[in-house]
Amino acid sequence: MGVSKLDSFSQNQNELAVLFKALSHPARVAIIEYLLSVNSCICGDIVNVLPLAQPTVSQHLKELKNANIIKGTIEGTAICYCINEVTLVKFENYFSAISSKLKLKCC
Amino acid sequence: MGVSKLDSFSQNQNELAVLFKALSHPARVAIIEYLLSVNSCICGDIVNVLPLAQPTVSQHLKELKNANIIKGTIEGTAICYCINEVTLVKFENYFSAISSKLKLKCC
DNA sequence: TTTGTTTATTGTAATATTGCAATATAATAA
DNA sequence: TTATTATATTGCAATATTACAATAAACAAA
Repeated sequence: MGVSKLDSFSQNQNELAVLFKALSHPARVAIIEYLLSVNSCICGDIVNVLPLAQPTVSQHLKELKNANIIKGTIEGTAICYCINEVTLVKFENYFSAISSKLKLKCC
Repeated sequence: MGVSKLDSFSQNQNELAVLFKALSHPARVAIIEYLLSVNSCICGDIVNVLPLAQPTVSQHLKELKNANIIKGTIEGTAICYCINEVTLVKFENYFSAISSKLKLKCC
């Protein structure tokens, strides 16, 4: 009991859930917000921006990377982080498709 | 230790995280998909559509309602479920804003 | 009233997430 | 080589989530 029944759902449903889960913590929302606030990729200083210890930030970054929401490329000692536009387009398409469908409905 | 530091983040960041968390399980993605697939609100049969027991579905519906992603109105013995367009517009706006910002960036 | 139907709640077990100290790893600089 | 700097990993405690059996609640029909 209590075991996630992920197999019972379609691949698409699981993939969408994974994407949303990656954004389901305020620290990860804050990371996205920060990456957007600077007009380029950011090398290094993400730890200093968040009110969390370095290992915790590292863990949140890992989750965003695993979900392909951000990309990290090594730049010497630091790592340069960027938002992955490909994945963001997926989110945008998902919600604009929903919006289109909702306009056809009468509730 | 291990205690969520939600107070350390802005209200907006927390609200967004709550919205994403509500969609972070494939069962809840499936519920949205089903509500969209029928061309009106649905009264009752959501439990039969999902591969989960009735209390589990009830719990997932509650989470979607708490996040204002769906609305449920009582219709005699059954409950009539609908997607809350107001909240869906919030998602759409969030990602279209991100998309606009990304177009101005050079990575 | 009693019976059936639909949805919600409670209690509990299994598992996942969050946060961080301690430590490890990797690359550069001295 | 030995620091120094930046990021990752490990281990663990606290908490949250998931799933469902059992039960409750609310209502309609007989």
